[in-house]
Amino acid sequence: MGEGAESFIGVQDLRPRLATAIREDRPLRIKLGMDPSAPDLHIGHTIVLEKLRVFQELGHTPIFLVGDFTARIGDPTGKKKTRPALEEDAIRRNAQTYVDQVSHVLDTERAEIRFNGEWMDAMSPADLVRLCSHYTVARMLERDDFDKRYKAGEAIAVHEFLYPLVQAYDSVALRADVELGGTDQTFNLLVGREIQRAYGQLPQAVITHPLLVGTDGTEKMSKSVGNTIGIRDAPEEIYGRAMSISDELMGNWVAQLGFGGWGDLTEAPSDPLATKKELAARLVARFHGEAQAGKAAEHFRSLIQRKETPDDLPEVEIDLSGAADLGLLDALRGALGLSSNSEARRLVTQGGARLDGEVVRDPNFRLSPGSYLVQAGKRRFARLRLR
RNA sequence: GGAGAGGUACCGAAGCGGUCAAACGGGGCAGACUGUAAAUCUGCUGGCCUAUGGCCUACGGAGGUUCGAAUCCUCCCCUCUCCA
Repeated sequence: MGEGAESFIGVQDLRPRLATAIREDRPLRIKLGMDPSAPDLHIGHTIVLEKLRVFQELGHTPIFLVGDFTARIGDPTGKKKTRPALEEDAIRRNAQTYVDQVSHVLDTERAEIRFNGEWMDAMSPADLVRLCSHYTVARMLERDDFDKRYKAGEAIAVHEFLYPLVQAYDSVALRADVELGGTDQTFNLLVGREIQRAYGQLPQAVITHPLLVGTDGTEKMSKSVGNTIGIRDAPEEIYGRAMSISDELMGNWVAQLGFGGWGDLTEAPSDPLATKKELAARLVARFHGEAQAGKAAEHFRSLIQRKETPDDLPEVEIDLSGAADLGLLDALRGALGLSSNSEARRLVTQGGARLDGEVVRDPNFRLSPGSYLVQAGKRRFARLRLR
């Protein structure tokens, strides 16, 4: 159960629980919470989701908790400043896509999907005050990011202290036996143990997993940094982005995403390219199936390695409406959706624009009616028809 | 309530009367190299144009001083810190 985990706290609490569970013929309740703060799940999220699935396969009850209420607070974890709270309808939209996406990893039919708004929206101010009374400011400041901000004289809004408490209370409301999360959540998960105790429950065991480093190889995978591979990304996209990671990062990904089950990949350091391809293919297969993995690999081989033109080009048709020809810049914009003529001009003058495979460096070049293969850089293609 | 600091391009951050479409870094785009690696190197990075130049928009908002303001003055809005 602790496989691939950074730490496993409270194992000792788990034993009596398992005993009780067996006696009462009751599965353990495994909680995994996520804030719907970004609309897309990425492969970094799937590490804990996979772990949740492991518990599911062992017959326990996975609980996927959507933090619709906590998202409105904004998780201060790791932040240097107060995080803006999200709009309610954005949260609702994100929540829905989460559930859809989670179903790719988890058998959602056999899982509990809950929203913490269920109990938090109903909580009275008096009850909230009671909840707050179970934890102290000094202990709050034990948390590293709070501590740093406090010592640096930076602002900490009062409501930010509520975040760990609400998350902790979720464990009470759900009667969680185990909570999963990233290592960045360690503090919050531990508060959960304290609060459960305060409400007369056995404290949950806590299993944390290291955070996945993003495609840039330095920062943790995060939508706002733009170093993610989304589980809903197209197969070619997943494959391509996986191929672009550094060799150093590759080993790390194999270990974390493969849960130790991809040991065969770590044994071939002599051929990093082949290893990386296999990693990329397995990732695609995980979210889109084997067939798609094969297609993505072939796509990569032909388009990127052999620099061939893809066959499934977007087709754009422009009606000249009587004019004799069309300027190259307008053609690039129309065919590839560049945002301005200046951008198109830059592309052309820097030798990044091609017509039918030939570099065109004259921004004043004009196209007469016909069909053209328009290319910008190495990867953006379109078939343009001028009438 | 009092005192202070600050709001500059996608982000961070310089500039503090003209030479500022605004240094520098990051990001992004393009090129070289390559295993589409990574790292590195080079160029570009507000918009429009009949273009080695011109015009428009832009330094929180609104006015004002000035031949000329991101830079000075007034008022307003917002953020942060300290004191009460």
